[in-house]
Amino acid sequence: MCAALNPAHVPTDRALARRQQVLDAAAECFRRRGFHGASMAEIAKTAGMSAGHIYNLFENKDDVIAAIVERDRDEIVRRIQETLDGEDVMEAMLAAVEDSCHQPDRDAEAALNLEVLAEASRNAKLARVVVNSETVIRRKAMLLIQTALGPKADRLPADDIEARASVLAALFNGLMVLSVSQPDLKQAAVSRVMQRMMRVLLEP
Amino acid sequence: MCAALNPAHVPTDRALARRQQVLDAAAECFRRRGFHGASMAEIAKTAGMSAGHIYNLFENKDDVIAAIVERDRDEIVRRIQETLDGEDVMEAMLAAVEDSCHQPDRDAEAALNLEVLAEASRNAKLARVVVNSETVIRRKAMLLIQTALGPKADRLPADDIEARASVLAALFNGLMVLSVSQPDLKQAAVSRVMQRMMRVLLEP
Amino acid sequence: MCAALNPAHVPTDRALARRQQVLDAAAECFRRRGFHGASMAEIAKTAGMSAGHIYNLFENKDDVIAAIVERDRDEIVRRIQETLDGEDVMEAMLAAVEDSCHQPDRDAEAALNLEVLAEASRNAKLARVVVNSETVIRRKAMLLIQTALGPKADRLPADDIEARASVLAALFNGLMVLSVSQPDLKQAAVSRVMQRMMRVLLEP
Amino acid sequence: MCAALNPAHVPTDRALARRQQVLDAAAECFRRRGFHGASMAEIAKTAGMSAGHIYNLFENKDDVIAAIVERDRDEIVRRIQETLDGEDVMEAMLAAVEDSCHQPDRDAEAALNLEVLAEASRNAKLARVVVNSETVIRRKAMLLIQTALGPKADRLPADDIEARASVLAALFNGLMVLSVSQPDLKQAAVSRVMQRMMRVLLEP
DNA sequence: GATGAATGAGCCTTCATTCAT
DNA sequence: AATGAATGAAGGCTCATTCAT
Repeated sequence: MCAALNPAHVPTDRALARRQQVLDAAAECFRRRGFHGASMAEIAKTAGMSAGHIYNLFENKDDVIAAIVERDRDEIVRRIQETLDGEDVMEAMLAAVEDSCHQPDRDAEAALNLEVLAEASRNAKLARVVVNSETVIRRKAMLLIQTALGPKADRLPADDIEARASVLAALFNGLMVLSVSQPDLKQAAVSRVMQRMMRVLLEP
Repeated sequence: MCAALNPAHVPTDRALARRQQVLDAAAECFRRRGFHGASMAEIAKTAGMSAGHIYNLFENKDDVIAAIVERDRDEIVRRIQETLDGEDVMEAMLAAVEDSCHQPDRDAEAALNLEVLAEASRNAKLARVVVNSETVIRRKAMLLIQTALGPKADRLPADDIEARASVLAALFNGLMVLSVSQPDLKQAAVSRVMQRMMRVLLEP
Repeated sequence: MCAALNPAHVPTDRALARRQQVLDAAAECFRRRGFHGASMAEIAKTAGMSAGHIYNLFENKDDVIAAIVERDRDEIVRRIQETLDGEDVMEAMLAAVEDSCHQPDRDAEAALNLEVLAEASRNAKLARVVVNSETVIRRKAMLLIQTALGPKADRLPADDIEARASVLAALFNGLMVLSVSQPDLKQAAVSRVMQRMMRVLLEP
Repeated sequence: MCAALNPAHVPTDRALARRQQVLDAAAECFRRRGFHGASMAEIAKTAGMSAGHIYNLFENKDDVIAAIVERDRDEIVRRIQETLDGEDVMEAMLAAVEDSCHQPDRDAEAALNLEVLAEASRNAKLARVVVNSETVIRRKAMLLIQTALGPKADRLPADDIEARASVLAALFNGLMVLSVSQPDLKQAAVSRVMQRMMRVLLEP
């Protein structure tokens, strides 16, 4: 409220709330129209503010999508932690696979993620954010894999655990791609095969 | 040679060659700058012709990327056929996985594929082309899987074979995503885990 | 003044003034170069603003010419009303005919009107605007004709009054065409014949 | 056939026939899409020849529309001559008015004529062609008016006859404009009023 | 904090016209 | 005579971004 109490660049609570509004709006617009297809004007309208004001909250359009990536990362990390906190990790992962195959709004998620990845493959700044996010997620996933493996995990080299985490990510990302390339997926059968993969990945 | 045998819309050899020029140029530009980032002017310049002339060869920009997708599909189908024609399918697939993990220009490939998928997730016409292409590829991949499974394949339901093909595609696509999200991939270790997945997929 | 009283799409005074600037500029450019010949860039430059900004004030180029048509309509209706408010309608109409034959900038007017009509004959949206405008004008002209006819007007069928209004419009429009097809018009003689027509039209 | 027998610039019969093909095609295209809306490619296709070849028959696009104007002029002159050759000029003119009000493809004719006039109002070369055509037509129409007036015509000044011809043209052109600005014209009533005008014009 | 007017660069696409064959 | 490949200029329109208020 008072500038003197609020050193430069430290956003106020109000600003943080406004940022969330923008991120919600932007995520929706990017999903619907893609990163390039969604205009700042459209995002602003969806967020209920003027286009100009977004530039008080974010550096530019890239900065907005970067913030979305980071928010998504936090959500994923939170979900992995939940799994870790649960009783049966393997059970939870199989359920996650099942979910991923069936959830009906996979397409919208996929659209946004693909947009981010495509953009990241030629936007260095966004690439950095994506890589960092994935690193954080992978580290968390490694914990999960070790938990699933149980005591035997200790006998495996660290590289092997990390590789399993990478392939775990690849499987989920591959599933995401399928939602575009094969919209009429035989969900039940694919879910079964995917669960098979998951078991192999989480067992020594 | 004879006009009567060459109805209006059958492209001449020259036109076909020019189309290839455009596709080569466009693939390169899309890789470098993305679908929206690459301008028709840039593509034309790369292809060594005027921007206007591209519109004598293709309906519009979408048509260009669609043709790229179809050309890539043919190349993939050709490679699968080669594998089928070879001696040991399993061996070939493990080598393909190994290759996929190491090949240094994975990034460029990935950039283009992600661009296509992202665009397809909100461009109905391109989506149709992508889905059709993937269907053709999947059908071919099912043959490959059946060959790998050998006589036991007959005991498995068709849906299971198709699901394996879907997951096969997911694995390769997931690997492609990794080239963006994890550029410092531990290639050797990942290759090992991926090969493990492949074996499970191709054995009953 | 109060935002609550000024919903999103109600243009501000400033916006209205800017729109007038654009209409003035566009009318001039259309006259000089025709609807297709005049570029938005040229209009923008003439109006003293950027081309992009015109699209904050108008939907597109069609919308600009439609607005011109509506503004012209209002001006014509106003002039008819003035005539109705005057003492001697017949006298005023004869003077209007005289004016139409002599006024030296008839050509510029004609160029714009012909442009509008030509465009309207194959642009459905503009056609609707033109037809509506002409309907409003004709209704007003019918009042004028009834006034000129005096009490005897009541004995005439409504269709006859409307037909006279239509022919009245046809005469003025025909005169406009002459300014293109016969620039060396014998103005005095034509004026005399036209006034004859007018008298026939306005007398029972 | 043999160039030696065919001095420069004198078109062969074949060339004349090809020109007619182009004019037919162009008239149709201009009617449908307007002068600017119709592309040379479209005209060529409609005429059943290549776009390039049109440039062997006509100087450019303007030249094509100019030729259409001249062909139309000849047709109109021919029709006036027919009327002159008939028994009762007045009767014929009243019938012509009736026709003009009812003929259902008035719109297509109007579209083309308006296009020509609009273009002529800012294309000097086409303007010259239009003005010349109208002059020829008017001269012919003056004959017609004198015939209708009978012996009393001799007492009228030449300017008066010409002015009547001008207004005659204005009436028909005005009717043409109505087909755009008032498509739901009350044809019967308008026809009656128009015939009244015609009678006044053709009687002393 | 918040607005929205304003810009200017750039993009896809079209088209009249030319020219080698 | 005839084709159609090829060009290059231009045009309508969009949009991220800035800035005065």
